[in-house]
Amino acid sequence: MAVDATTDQVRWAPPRLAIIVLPFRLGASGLEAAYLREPGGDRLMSAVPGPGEPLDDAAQRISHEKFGRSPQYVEQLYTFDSRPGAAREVVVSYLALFRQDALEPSAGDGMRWSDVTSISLNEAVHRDVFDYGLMRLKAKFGYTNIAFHLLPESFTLSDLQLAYEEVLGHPVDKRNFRRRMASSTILERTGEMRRDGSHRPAALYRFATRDDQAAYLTPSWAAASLSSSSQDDDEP
Amino acid sequence: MAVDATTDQVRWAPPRLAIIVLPFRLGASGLEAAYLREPGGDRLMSAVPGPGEPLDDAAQRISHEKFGRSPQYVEQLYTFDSRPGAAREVVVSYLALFRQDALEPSAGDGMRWSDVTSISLNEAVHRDVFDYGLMRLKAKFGYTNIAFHLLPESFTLSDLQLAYEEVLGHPVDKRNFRRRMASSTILERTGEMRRDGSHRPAALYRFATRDDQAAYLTPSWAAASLSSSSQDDDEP
DNA sequence: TCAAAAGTGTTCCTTCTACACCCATGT
DNA sequence: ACATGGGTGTAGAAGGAACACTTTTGA
Repeated sequence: MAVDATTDQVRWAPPRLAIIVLPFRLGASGLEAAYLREPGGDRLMSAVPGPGEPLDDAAQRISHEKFGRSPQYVEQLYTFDSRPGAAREVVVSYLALFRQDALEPSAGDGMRWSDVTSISLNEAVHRDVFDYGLMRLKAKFGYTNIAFHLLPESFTLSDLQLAYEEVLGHPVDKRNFRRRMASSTILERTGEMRRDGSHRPAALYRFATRDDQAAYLTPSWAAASLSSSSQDDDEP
Repeated sequence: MAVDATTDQVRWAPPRLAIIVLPFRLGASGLEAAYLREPGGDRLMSAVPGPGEPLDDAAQRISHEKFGRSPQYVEQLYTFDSRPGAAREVVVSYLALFRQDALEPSAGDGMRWSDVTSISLNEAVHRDVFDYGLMRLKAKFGYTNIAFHLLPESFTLSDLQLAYEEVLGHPVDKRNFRRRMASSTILERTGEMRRDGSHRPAALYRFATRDDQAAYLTPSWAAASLSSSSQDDDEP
């Protein structure tokens, strides 16, 4: 509930305002989130927005500060507040997606990337943000092109399929997946090939549109993943 | 201005915090929203949460105060903040659904219900909330059982179909609609009939579950409605 | 007997799913 | 020549869309 346990206690009767950012990437161990390993327990990254700084900008900024690189995609998740009784604290949470080629955090910050299945956060609000963000990410994989923001500029269809499998948490049929991608208009071939092993080279693709809203994909094949965690809304 | 919550000692000018609630009902003219007619222009209802009062409770409370009745359903929409430059104001917005049998607002409050197509709000944030809320409501009609919260305890299939048509903004095939409802498990017959004209009486139904999360319906037949207004996120 | 809404099936088409083999390459 | 991942088609099932007439009642 207290987002910033380390700083001042009830200083303001007026609300304290903080943002929490939940960063994801596709790393070696699949879908990974970044968190802060601290003496008191694991936490997500949080910040107090500057005066006059829009919340969305603050989410962008703190991501940049921690990782030296802006996320590919930032989206507001939900606004939590403190449990009744405590001094009010309002926490606006954000999802941030990074590409695989995102830099490692500087060690001094204590940020760690870990597989989403092996993160256990200490404070309730942080857990809520994590659970909800993960659910929402999975849901959006089912019906938007949000996957793009986790992949580098160009990639193979196998890369893309793997991204889906890692996020959705279940395997996807190769031929059906490729047909679906082909019949959507969101991919185009770069013309390049990638040779990276003792096997046939793979065609490289890029996304044909920068538009996040556009290009919805079909839902049902992702359904198995929606039965995960907490919260209300949207998502699907 | 780069400030990190974990090390932050700076005292910012405290943010102002408000909630805005966007109430919907199905009235005589179809889908209606309630707003406040004021000298300066039309506004949505808003409030400052009491100290220690959770945001969700505040949304519930203000609805009750204005309408003398709690909404059937309340959902957080999005959190906006003031445009850069101005003193910070954080606005957490909510959607509230009322049944047809919701009371009229007391006249003194200046609240009016109007068809959603004929409301034009004055302030930018209010317009944002309205546009986003309406889009989200439409989207959710496509894939959840949220419609239930706009209807009375028991209703006919024609009532329900009409609700869908009014919210989605397009007609729906009667036989397909009824088949879909029948094959879902969310409705059950009350056993009662309603006779209300010189025609065959209609069977009454109620919703079989109180669970909002459950019972997703099929998506594609609602698709035409998604091309409406503004904002990011979710919802389709 | 007429008007008005309730109720009911079928056909077509599109989309999803399941499934197995050949291809190009590096070692 | 073999191991490795890249790439391809088809048949059956399920679900969505379009469409028109009969039933029950009150006036």
